Amino acid sequence: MLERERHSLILKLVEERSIVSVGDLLDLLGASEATIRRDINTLAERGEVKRIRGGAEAVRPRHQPHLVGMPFSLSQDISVPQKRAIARAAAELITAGESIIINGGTTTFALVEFLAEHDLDILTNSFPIAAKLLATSRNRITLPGGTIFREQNIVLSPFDNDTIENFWGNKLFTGCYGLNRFGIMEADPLIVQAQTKLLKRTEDVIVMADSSKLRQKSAMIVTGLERISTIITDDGAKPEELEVFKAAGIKVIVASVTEDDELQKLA
Amino acid sequence: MLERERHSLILKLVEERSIVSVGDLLDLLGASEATIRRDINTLAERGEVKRIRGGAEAVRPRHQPHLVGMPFSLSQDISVPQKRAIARAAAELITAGESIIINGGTTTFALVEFLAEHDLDILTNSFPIAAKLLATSRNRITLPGGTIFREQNIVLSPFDNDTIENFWGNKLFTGCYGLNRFGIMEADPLIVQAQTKLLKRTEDVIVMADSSKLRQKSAMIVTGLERISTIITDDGAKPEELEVFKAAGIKVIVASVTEDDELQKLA
DNA sequence: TCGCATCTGATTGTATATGATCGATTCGTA
DNA sequence: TACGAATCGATCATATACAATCAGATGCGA
Repeated sequence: MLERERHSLILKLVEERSIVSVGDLLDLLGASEATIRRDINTLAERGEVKRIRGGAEAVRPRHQPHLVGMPFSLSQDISVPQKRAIARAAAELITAGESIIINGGTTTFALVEFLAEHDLDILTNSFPIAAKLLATSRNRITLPGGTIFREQNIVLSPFDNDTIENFWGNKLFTGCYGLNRFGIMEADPLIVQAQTKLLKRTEDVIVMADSSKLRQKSAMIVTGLERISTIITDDGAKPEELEVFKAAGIKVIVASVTEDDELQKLA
Repeated sequence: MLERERHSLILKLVEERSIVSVGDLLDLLGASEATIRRDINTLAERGEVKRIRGGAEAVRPRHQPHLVGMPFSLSQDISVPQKRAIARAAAELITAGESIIINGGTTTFALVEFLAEHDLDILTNSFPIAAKLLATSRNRITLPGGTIFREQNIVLSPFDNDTIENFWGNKLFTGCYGLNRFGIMEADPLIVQAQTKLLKRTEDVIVMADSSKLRQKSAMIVTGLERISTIITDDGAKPEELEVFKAAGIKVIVASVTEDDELQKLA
């Protein structure tokens, strides 16, 4: 990872969580402690973050720490190979001619790549997903009506008389902010709203969650485990972490990251 | 691989990912490190990318996620200078903070260029218009729900309980297939349907029709002249062709094609 | 086909970034 | 206040990126 990439990643993270520890960054950036310290110090000198013991802090502290999910443009770069592996496994669950729903998010965005050859009816609230599907596939695409929220990149209507009331999907594919014994958790109220709407339009809920999501918590539960039929994660997940889902009768699929996925970063 | 090819590939990659490392490009271009450095430096001198240690960065700020290119090749390059002149005149009718509706079409697509600095509430059924607005402006964008029709590039729902029932526009900007004493004519039933829906959501209908449209006829009348408040055309229109509209109490604006508009073709 | 100009890839020396180590400092806690 | 643990900054060896240079390859026009 380039110095510049680390810097912008740190900046976004700091902006998002208002505070990040060196330890967090260690996992996330895959760089050494020394480098991360240097990065933080550089950014602090430029006045872009505030240096604090153990990490970095936003210059303008946020009132509600940890309540907002990462903006699309940032989380796009995180766990790319895992997301791709999960997306490939998810695509295998789809059969030709089906009608599916794709909730917006970077994990589900990775799914689009594997839908190029399909012949599907797809409903998605994600503008980028719709755009990519439009450009790279021949699937029929339906959008819900509403305003485009730039940060989250989703289309959402504040009203009830939604066009999607007339859509029914065999399967809903969704990512999440966190996934644990309480169910699907999200950090952004807007995303909760969007996801809740989609949940009503299907029975079969498939959650695509890379293993880091299993350790992530937040304040908002979108839905409990009873609503989930399948979970797809990557091989970074510990078996004991998955027990609770299996006990709840959920089908758990562990996708292996292939070499191709690793390389995909470059392509 | 030719230098040109490498350059455009690098630009494309930088555009897509915001940052590319020399190492990435090494694998991808199959050229030597020295060549890649030279390429990056050349592009940096031209200001097309930013040189950073270890690679290249997009000039455009990172926040705007990149949208996949949209197919919209149809009649896009017909009468470009006229359309641009008309679009500029149309943009002058818009005041800040307004809420407007833009019907899909190549003439109205030209309008987007002139909305970059505005602060508007915009409803459009056109996917490309929404995409371009999203990428180039800070306006609030609303989409109607429905399926994306690829050929016409519009979003249209076959149902009545439409999200746009909750939208009201001060002005509707629309193109047309033909425009004459009968009113607005269209050739595609789908477009008629889309346009009809939008007509209900405003009082002030502004038709953008280059002069060739005044001689064009078709089988389907979308609405009569009484519904139209303003017509914008170009100076290719003969005065006598415009009489019938003026007689119907419609404001007619004739936009002059400037040199800049002519040149825009090439850009 | 030849010769010139340009492009390309390898090499070199230098500058910079990185990661590991270690002693110093700070923090939490008793 | 005293202790251990965590964090920090400094230092150094190594790894990586860089510009400059040159020889060979390639393209192009005469």
